[in-house]
Amino acid sequence: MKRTEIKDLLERADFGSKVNVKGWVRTKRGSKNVSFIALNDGSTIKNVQLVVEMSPAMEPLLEKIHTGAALSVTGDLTESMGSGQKVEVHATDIEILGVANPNDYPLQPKKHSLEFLREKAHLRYRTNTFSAIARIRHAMIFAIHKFFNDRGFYNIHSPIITGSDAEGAGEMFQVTTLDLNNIPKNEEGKADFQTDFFGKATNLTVSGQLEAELAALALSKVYTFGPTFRAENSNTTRHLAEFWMIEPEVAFCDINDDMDLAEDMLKYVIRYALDNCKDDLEFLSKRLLDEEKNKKADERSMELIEKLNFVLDNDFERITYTEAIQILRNSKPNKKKRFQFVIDGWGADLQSEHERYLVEKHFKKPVILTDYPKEIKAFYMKQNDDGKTVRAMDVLFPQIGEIIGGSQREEEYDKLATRMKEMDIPEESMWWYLETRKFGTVPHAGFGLGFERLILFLTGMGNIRDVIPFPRTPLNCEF
RNA sequence: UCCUCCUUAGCUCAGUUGGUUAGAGCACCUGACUGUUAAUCAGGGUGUCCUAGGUUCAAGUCCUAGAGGAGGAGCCA
Repeated sequence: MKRTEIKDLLERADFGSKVNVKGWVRTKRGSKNVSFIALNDGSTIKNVQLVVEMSPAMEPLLEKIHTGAALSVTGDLTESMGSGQKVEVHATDIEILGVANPNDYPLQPKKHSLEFLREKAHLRYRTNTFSAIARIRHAMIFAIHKFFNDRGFYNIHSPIITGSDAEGAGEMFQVTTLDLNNIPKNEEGKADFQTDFFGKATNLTVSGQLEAELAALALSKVYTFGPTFRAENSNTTRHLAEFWMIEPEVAFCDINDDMDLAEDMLKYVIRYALDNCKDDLEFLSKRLLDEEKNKKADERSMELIEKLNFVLDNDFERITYTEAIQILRNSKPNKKKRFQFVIDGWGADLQSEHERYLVEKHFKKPVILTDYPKEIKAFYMKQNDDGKTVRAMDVLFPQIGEIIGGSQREEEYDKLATRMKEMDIPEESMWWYLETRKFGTVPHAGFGLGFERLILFLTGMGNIRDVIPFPRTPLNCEF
């Protein structure tokens, strides 16, 4: 008999029909005459209730059914007599596809800590929290592609292995087929990459931006959505060594268009989540309330769905770095020296505490900071006429901090080449990038969105390791 | 990489100023119950108190080192 997915089954009202459901047992409970099994198949966060009347045939089966077991159940779709659900399935035939020995199966019908589940990442999909996150994550992947496709963008597969070591976005993972126990050396006594697979030193990409720029300067509107690797020894709730990044790049576009695009995209995908992931968001909202119930009222975060609507209903605040410094310099925590790093002059990079003050205390909504000092930003950013600042734009979100980093790009050959020299970027390995400024250069802009940071915000989770299935962080590459 | 905190039963956690045989809930097993909603009720046994040293008459508790984990900072998305 053809399987009905639980998501569809719960919408049906053709009571009396024979149905088949397959899934994994969440809980089993019961009395002498009747047992109830909550079955989940991942199609929705909701379970279907199986009702099993005790009989000589059923009894030995029920003894083998515990939390975690996989079942195929055929029975009658029935209007539920209980109060927790509208429909249920009265089982007439149960096949145990896979048992789960309760002495060994680590998941119980109770609350587990996120840390415990992180160590059971192969099984944590079977929990409400992680299945909800997985479904929302999928919806966001789809929504991002839809957003760009609907606006005429082309998706670009930027390379994962790169021969350029000048992307300037952090420490890189080396890619090599050399025998690490017997590394061939050149005359200088260093590793001889000429004998390596590509004949040169190669790494995993830290950004698809430079390649996206090449594509944008022909296709006008492109975006990448791929894995990104940073070998930084970062141990925080918002950094991963392997994460996914969305990087749109648009020709004939300045920093203001870039900010509009970033704000439109974020609002579009948040709206998409509210429209398509209601059950999962409601569950995660309750989870968050429960997790924070012991916190003081002023330390609790805004209710999840309210927070998402709040972002939709408000324009992001757009201010320059210089204006931000003014605000921070005059702020209470700065005057009372409550910041760990007191703001006293122009030019210093903003610390997390400053960004959080601007977003969470001063403006109380997402903030886009622009026009940073050129010294603290990357070489490729468009230089302003003041000679001091560049057209960078960072989108800051509450709790998450920087969710997007972007800029208008320097399209003038001379200015770009000069800046590269100043910052010791080797021109010879970047000749292809510079050539785009030699031949038909145009103003263009783009940004990078950290996908997992978006999912953190949408799900209300606190640790980025819980919004990617198999997190890679320093000293952790299990699974 | 730096700072702070944590590690006790399969899971979540309690364990007093160092003092007898280390506890609870859940899970599991047995029994009760005519429909439950993380069912309920009664009973059952479960420990390398992270590891290695040390102090002490006595260490889960104090000290040192190490391992693992978490939070914050930096780097950034």
